Amino acid sequence: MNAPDPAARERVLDTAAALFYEHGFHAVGVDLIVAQAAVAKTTLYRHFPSKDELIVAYLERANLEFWAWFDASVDPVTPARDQLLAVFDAIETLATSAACLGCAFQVSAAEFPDRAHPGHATALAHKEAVRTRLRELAAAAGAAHPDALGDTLLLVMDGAFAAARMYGPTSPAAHAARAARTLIDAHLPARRPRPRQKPAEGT
Amino acid sequence: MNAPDPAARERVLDTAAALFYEHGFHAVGVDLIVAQAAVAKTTLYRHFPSKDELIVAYLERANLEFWAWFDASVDPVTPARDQLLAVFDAIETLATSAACLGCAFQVSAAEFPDRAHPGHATALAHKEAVRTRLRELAAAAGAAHPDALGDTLLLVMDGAFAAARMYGPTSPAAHAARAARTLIDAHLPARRPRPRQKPAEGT
DNA sequence: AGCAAGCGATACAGACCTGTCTGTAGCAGT
DNA sequence: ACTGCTACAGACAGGTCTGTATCGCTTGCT
Repeated sequence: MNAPDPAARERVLDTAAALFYEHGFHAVGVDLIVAQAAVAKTTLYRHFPSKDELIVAYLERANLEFWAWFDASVDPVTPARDQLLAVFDAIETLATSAACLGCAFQVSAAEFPDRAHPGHATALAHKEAVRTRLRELAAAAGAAHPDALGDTLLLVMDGAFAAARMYGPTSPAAHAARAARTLIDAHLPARRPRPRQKPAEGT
Repeated sequence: MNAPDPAARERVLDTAAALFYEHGFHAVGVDLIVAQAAVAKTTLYRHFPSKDELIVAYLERANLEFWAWFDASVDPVTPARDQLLAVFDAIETLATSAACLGCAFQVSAAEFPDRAHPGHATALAHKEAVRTRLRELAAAAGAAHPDALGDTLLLVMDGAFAAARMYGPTSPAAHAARAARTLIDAHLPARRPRPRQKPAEGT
């Protein structure tokens, strides 16, 4: 065996991901990770030079999984408005499921308030990407103020995930989809009568 | 001096509050607190039997301060709808201020995912009280589905605070007030014509 | 005056933390 | 067979964590 074993790396990352998500970053030590992954500590430190880099690797994989989930929840051939509605249906379903313990990136920002910390920076980059995607969908849907609508929807999304971690499966997140629909409708030109009508503005 | 010195207790609590809020709970040790409060460790442990109880004391004081801020942001003689709007104006102002590092109770839930942990339980009790208050205001405003409106507004509020910790002063939280207004208007009977009209429902 | 108690300072116990080091075993290529 | 790399196992270093114990010193009450 002359090359690094990808299975060992995956086992470490899988174990770390589950423990970090369930208990947080500070509460989980590398000793626990190596014990639960049935891996030597040297192996962990060969693949991940430090705990911080393991945290970043976990967040980056969570980011990829998020986008896979996001893309799977929308049908890209449907109108953008329907895609937005589908995303928030999926968010509500996820945030009210027993497996959901909130947003890993919110937890990272909570535990690493310093924005220079790699854990916070990685989380912020993810959130910024989500924000951009929502704004793009809002623009494609014809929102009068797409940036405002995108940001507003991001608030609802983060509120739903915060509620999930705070409350568990039965939480105010059960209203996320309808809240998003209300906000989307308010930002879009009236579908029936006038072809162009600004809702007012949205700072 | 035969009685406990309330000044020492306050100094500990003030210092702990600032450090917990800025750096999180796990990241701040009692040694740092006693050093910064210029207090002996024995004094800290006389007033607070454990770090967990100090955390709870901090959260309970933050809860009181939250309600003082909340009550100061609304004029109780104005209509309930105006009170809701005023609250979310205040939330937006707070969440986009440089001093705001997010919601201490969200941080507590993030760092103590176990809902049996006193830190999480205290945070959840606070959030539940806010939820109830918002629902009451929604009912007083005449919302067709006050619980739905109250929960929806809680999502916006928590989203704004999550954004504040993630982004800092310039964040999507800048849209919290208008988002709240849109949601409130959608849940309230039309102000002009019919005196009673259900918007549709709200799960 | 004397006593009880809070206070500061400091040392300490025992556990845990991250990260390193040592040593052994196994596989691949030469 | 020899070399080079990886993995496992476990001890270890140096620091930090919570919480306790032991000192005097000060202060208010009786």
